Amino acid sequence: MDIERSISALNNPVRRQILEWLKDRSNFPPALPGHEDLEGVCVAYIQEKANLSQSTISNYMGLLKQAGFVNSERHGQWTFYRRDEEKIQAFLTAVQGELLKP
Amino acid sequence: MDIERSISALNNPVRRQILEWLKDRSNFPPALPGHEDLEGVCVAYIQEKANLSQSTISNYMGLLKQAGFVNSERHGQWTFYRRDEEKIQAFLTAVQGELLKP
DNA sequence: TTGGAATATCGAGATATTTCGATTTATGGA
DNA sequence: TCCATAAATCGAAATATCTCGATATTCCAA
Repeated sequence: MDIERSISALNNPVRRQILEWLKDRSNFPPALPGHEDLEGVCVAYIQEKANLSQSTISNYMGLLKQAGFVNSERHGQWTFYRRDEEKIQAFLTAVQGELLKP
Repeated sequence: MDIERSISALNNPVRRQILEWLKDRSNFPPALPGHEDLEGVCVAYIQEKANLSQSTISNYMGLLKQAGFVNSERHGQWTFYRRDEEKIQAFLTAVQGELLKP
């Protein structure tokens, strides 16, 4: 739980927006054929919704992943990203612990 | 509650450290004579502890104040800063609301 | 009213972040 | 095998943040 890295990752409105979108798979187009069972979302879908370049979104997802907020799973040529609810919760607990008076 | 501004203010280890120090008045030298009743801490004390320049700390305290994490009270030539526990709590609630799945 | 002390503001150089397009690295299918 | 597609990485320009010293402001005390 690197709080420094996590706060940096959150310090950007688009990255926070992506985390919100990922709360609900239906914020994105339907799953690709043969990948209906996957909860994750591919980079191209996120890119389309965020309206930023492919390389920027790939970079953003890397930062969110390093921060622990998302996991990735590669299936063939696609990388599917999904939220890591446990790590998100752990981050919130850590920030509370740091910010709140004992 | 400007979450953008608050996260930016937290996106710096020294500013987070200052918020921690301010949890307990005894992290700093005793109150100046005639100001024993004040909970806050003057800029000079914070500067000494953080070991950064006066202007940097003044700037930092301004950012923390804009973010709502601290209040300031001017008494004569001194500005006393102290944590705003309610706003800190409000920020934590807001971040939770934004990060956590409903 | 003048001098000094505490803080705030200004301007600037160094460093970090944002974001892009171009390139590289997988992978799957014809 | 070769091509096309998805994603990652690279290099760079634009912008933002960090941090300082110098200066301005405010206030108290002599």
